[in-house]
Parts: sequence; structure tokens; C-alpha cells
Amino acid sequence: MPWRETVDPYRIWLSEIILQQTRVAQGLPYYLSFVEAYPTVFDLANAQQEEVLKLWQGLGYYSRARNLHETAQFVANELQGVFPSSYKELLKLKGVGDYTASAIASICYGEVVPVVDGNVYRVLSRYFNIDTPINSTKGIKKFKELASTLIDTKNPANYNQAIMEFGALQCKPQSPYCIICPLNEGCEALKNGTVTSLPVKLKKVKVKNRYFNYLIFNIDGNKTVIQQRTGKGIWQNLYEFPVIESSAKIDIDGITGDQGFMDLMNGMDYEISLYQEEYVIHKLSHQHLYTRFYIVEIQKNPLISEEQKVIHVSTIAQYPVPILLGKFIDRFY
DNA sequence: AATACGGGGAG
DNA sequence: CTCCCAGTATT
Repeated sequence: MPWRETVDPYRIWLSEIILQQTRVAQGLPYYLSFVEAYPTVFDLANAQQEEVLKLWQGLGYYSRARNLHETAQFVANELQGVFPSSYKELLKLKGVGDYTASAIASICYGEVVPVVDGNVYRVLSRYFNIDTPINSTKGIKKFKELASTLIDTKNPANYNQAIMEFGALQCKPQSPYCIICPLNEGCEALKNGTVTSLPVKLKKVKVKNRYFNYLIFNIDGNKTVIQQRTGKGIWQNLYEFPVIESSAKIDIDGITGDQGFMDLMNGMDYEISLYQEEYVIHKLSHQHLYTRFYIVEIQKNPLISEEQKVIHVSTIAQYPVPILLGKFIDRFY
């Protein structure tokens, strides 16, 4: 991995943010494009947030990108481009939690602080046969303390990366091949037959259904309308087409009768058609989005609100959008 | 202590 | 389908 070839705090920080809740295979190309686009923390700090979000597009958990940018500006402008040099100080950076602060401090500065990520939880819960839920307050404290007693004080960087890689490759979630495991003699879970039931995690989230009806305006054949998502919720600061969210499935009548739609049309002539009968079901970890697209043909600009804008379709690719819309745009334009 | 926050890959 | 990923911030 390229981030194993450096101890530059900027690059280690960048890689760790990208890899939060993200598989190495998925994050690697993003890391490479970020390093190329922003070789230093100053380059990242000087970028527009929209450009950063565009590079982040498709990686998910977009607050990471917003915090990444904000922290880059903080380090560049307030700290003269020099990252904090201890676990305690790193922890104060936005987007840097216990895991990331430990990773940077150990890898870059040799500080003796253990990382406890999903891999470490799995390895430790199995080796010591601990069934305390890893996402409970007690579990988080217990595993961090246990990890502190195990870390190699002579080479914390190597130890931390080694135990994570051991968890990813050998002590993996499903079907770990315990028969060839170098640690099988001391593994308490193997001894007790609890390997497959560990680690224990508290209840999973319940999924909510939402219905998104996107309006794809076709103005003069070469323009459309987009808007930036603001406020709370998913996809903050990303762009999207005007959308009518409904509490259940609706069709053309539901769209044309919608107040927001009528405000937008402002009495002008239009032709509306359903792009595709079948709903595109976009699954997030905590929401299932049932989406449909309506094509709205008009000859002049609709009455757009403050946060909406009319753009030429040729420029649509420069806007950061959720992957759901990125796929639609690729098909449609 | 719970919940929100993405998208994808593996089985 | 389910699980979970080199987690963090907010409520």
C-alpha cells in the first residue's frame, strides 16, 4: 500500500480518513487521486469544497470530505502546515477520532498508542474470547485498555499495522482458516468454539423507506436544473436534481399536483413523462431509497428558488452528486 | 447510550 | 438477502 511507504503526516492522515469504514480496495484509487490533485496540505486547503467533494464522489460518508477540507485549512492556516505531533492534539482535529489519532501518532511519530479498529476488535475478542459488545461503552473502554497492554512499545507503528492486517487477512469475519493460524494455540475462542460468534455487536439499525421523485428538466434541449442539498441528512452539500419526496409511491398526478412543482412551473407550458416505470432502489446502510425520474420538457427557464440553478447539461459532470445520480447522469446524458 | 451517515464487496 | 468495512459526530 502506498501509505506504507511514507511517514508524512499529511499522507497518513489522508489515507486514514479515506479508509474509515472503507475497504482498502475501494479507498486506494481515491487516495491516489487525492495525492495527485493535492500533493500537500496547502494544496488541499486552497481547493474549493465543491472540487474536494467531486473527488470524493462515490466514496460515501461525505462528512469525511467536508471535515478533511476544513482540517486541511486549519492545519495550513493556523498551524503553518505542520500537523499536531501527539495523539492528544491530533484528537482535536475535526474528523479525527480515537482510531485515526492513534494511527497517525504511532505511524508518524512512534507514539505508543494502540489502534482499535474493526480488525482489532475481532482479533482481540476472539483471541481472549471476550463477548462484551464492541460498540458498547464498556466494550470500547475494555478493548482499548487491553490493546494498550499488548502494543509493542519498541515499534508501535509496525505492531498497529500488523494486527490490523492480521485481522483483515487471517482472522477475517467469515470463515477464518483457524487450522493454519499462527495464533491458534493460544486462541481462547477457538478453544471454546466461539470464533464465529465473535465479536459481539449490539443491534443493527432499522432501515427506513423513502421515495425520491427527481425532476429532470430539459430546457431548450440543452439546459437543466440542479440544486445543492443543505441542512441535515444525507448527501450534505452534494448536488441533485429538484426532488419531490413523498411518503409513498406516487405517479404523474402526484408530481403535477405537488406545490413545489407548481411553484417551479409558475403556470408555464410543460410536458412531463416518466423516464422509467421501475423504481431504482438505492440502498444506504440506514435508508432504502425508492427513486424515479421524470423528464420535464419546457421552452424557457422555470421559476427557480435561491438554491437552485439552471446549468448547461454539458457542465453537469463537474458537480459532485450522490452515486445514485451519477449513474443516472451517465446513462441519460 | 443511540443514532445518523454511503457505497460496495463477499458469501 | 446479511454482514461489515483501517469510525466519527451529533443527539
